Amino acid sequence: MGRSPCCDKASVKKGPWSPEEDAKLKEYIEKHGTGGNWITLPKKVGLTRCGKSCRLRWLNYLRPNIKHGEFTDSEDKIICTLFASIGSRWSIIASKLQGRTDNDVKNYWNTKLKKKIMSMNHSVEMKPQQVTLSSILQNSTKSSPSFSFTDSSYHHSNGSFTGSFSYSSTSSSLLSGNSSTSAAQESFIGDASFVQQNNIGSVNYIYSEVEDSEKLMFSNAGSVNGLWGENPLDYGIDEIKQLISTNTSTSSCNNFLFDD
DNA sequence: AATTAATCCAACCGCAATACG
DNA sequence: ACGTATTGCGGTTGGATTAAT
Repeated sequence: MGRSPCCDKASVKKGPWSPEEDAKLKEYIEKHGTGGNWITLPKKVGLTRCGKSCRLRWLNYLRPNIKHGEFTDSEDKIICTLFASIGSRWSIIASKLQGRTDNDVKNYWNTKLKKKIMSMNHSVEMKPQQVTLSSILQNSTKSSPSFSFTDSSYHHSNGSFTGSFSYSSTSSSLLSGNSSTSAAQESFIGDASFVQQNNIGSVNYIYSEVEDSEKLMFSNAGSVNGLWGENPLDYGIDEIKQLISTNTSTSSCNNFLFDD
């Protein structure tokens, strides 16, 4: 038995939002809030949209403090760092970037950042075993950012892990060469909590569990056979994560991801 | 100037998790 | 405890725009 659809698709408007629809939705939510129910919201607002569509429009475009436009070098670094450690959890990654939405981050990664990293890495002409995110980032800047992990450990059974890492850089940058300073300290604590403090902002969040893909991340010390295909941009998510994390220590799970 | 290819990004879709009766 | 409704998320699609030929 399948699920009942969230709305009557035949009578629901689809496609791009008009300025009038935007204004209606924005005005209503600012006045009354969502009422805790997106499904019934369109009717109240007077829109023929699906509730999910309204929610997405609000979250990705209409809500206050949404930031559009170019990503900064600091944001690039945070995305790379988090992608390497938690994979494509765009909502978590976006939560670390003020004003960015998961959709934004996802699009940016898929269309630009991934390619930049891969092409950067390709131009480095290093042996696969020598490639780390650190080296990629270092290669992109004159004054190298430094990354380090300390006291990391990982426990399989209950999904918890502990550890911390810090990074800092002066000048920068991953892509543009614009000057900036960034520093951050992050720590993994107790029951898979991940707390960050940095000079961009402070965000706390909790991982509920760690999945298999991340287990590979923490323990990966395996072969990189097949990683370097004919097309430098033709990688899957796993390959990219592996690429970023390649050179993980083979002796223990400490110091994973970043070299000293 | 016209056509084609590549890129970007808003929006949709379906699934899993969560809330609720 | 169970079934249904709703929410949140990540993957994918498709139209608009830009670049190349």
